[in-house]
Amino acid sequence: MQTVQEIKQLAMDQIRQGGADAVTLSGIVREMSMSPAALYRYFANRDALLADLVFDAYNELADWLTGLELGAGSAVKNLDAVLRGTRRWALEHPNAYRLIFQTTIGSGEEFAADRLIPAASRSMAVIIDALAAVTGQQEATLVDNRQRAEVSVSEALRTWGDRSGLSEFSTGVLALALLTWTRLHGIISLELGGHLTATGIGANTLFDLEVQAIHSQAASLPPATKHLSH
Amino acid sequence: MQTVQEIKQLAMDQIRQGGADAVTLSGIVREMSMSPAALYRYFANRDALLADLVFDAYNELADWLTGLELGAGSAVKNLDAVLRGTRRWALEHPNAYRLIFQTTIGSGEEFAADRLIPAASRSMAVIIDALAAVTGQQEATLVDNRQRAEVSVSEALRTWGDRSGLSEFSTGVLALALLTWTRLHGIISLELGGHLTATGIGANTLFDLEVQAIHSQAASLPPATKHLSH
DNA sequence: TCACTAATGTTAAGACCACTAACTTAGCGA
DNA sequence: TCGCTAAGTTAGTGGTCTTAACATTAGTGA
Repeated sequence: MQTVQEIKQLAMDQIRQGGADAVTLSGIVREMSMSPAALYRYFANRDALLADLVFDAYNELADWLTGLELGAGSAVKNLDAVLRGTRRWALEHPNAYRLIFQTTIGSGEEFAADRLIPAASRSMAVIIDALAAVTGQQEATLVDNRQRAEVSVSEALRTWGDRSGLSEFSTGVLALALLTWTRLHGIISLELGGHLTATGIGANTLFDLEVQAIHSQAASLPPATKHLSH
Repeated sequence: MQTVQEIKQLAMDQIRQGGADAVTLSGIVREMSMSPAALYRYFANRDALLADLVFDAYNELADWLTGLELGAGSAVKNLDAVLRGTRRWALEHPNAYRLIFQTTIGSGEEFAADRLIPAASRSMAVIIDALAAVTGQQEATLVDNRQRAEVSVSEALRTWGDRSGLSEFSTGVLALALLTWTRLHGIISLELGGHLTATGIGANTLFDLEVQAIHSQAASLPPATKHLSH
């Protein structure tokens, strides 16, 4: 079990330096003074090792988000911290981020369902909590538009929410949480790929704009009835 | 030159089937009944070939967007067509999309500036046009919030706009265009990675929600003064 | 016509890489 | 002591990119 940890540790080092492509079993065993074949006692093949690393990385993100120091400031500040924290983690661990969100490594049917989805839900829960705490702090200018959409998607959201232990949140919060999640990753992934440099406007300021839009949309939601604790 | 085309053609076939990782020079020359070394007459190495393919793929997306049949319907319908068209292209060419937006292949300093940025600008221009045509169709509920942000970022946007031949657009339109771009890719990249399946709510409906939010934000912008042609 | 050149190949080889089969070795429980 | 299992080994197969040196061909200027 300790050997497994050492293998993963070395593989993660390779990822940090050169991304998933840079992971080579030869390099790992060279570092461990082991014969190449020995590695197959611990992982079925290279892909299995990478899948494990995807799982670990996903959980590290979730841990980081869960461990954010919240509660001290206002709900608005907390939401800000969560949004910016997600981006910060990605910028500090670009190759780990790419491993999770820009590869198809862990996409195997049952692997994803059993291991990846829980990790994803943990991250999402942090965002949902932060969003719900901000709702209803401003008159609901956007509600009209959104409610029209909710009619068609409310069932799906309700199903997802109930199945994920999120029954206490309105479909409006759930919908905005999903959009927040995709918007975050939109900026982050383009930023990491260098696709925003052409615009001259830095990713920083663009991110500020998006954060502001999310705040504004959250504030215009009807107030959350429960779970306003933090 | 025709040989170059054949090489790229075969490489693109490999990408379509298995992504960038599946591109192997051996496989290409095998298909062409050539010796492996001959390939280096046409490309410096494997990365140079891939960089060329990134460039081609990016331009194909731009061509596709530019070639969309617009103008027949209303401005709102046109914006819809552009947004949904982007996603459709990605879903129909998932591996080409990943090649562009989820690899760091063409990130070489001068290569990106000289070849990739023009292609990116072409795609972006389509979106900006469609957005500008929709502005001012509703009272400006969101302007207050955005204008506060514009103060801090307006210079950057102005610089970018002027340098890219987009002087006629307001910074509001430019900002929303950038956010639209990142939001599109946020949903698309998570969808392609299978990261939205956990939510139960389909990517389709989530995309609808985002499109609606973009429409709504565009409508609340001050009317565009020029370039209202289509 | 003839030598020179450029384009376009080739063969051969080096240095990696993932992975497999077969064998060894050490420890441990019955 | 016997047999089982965990954790290694060596040796080898077949795949990969890439380079160096050599071969062929077509065209071109003198």
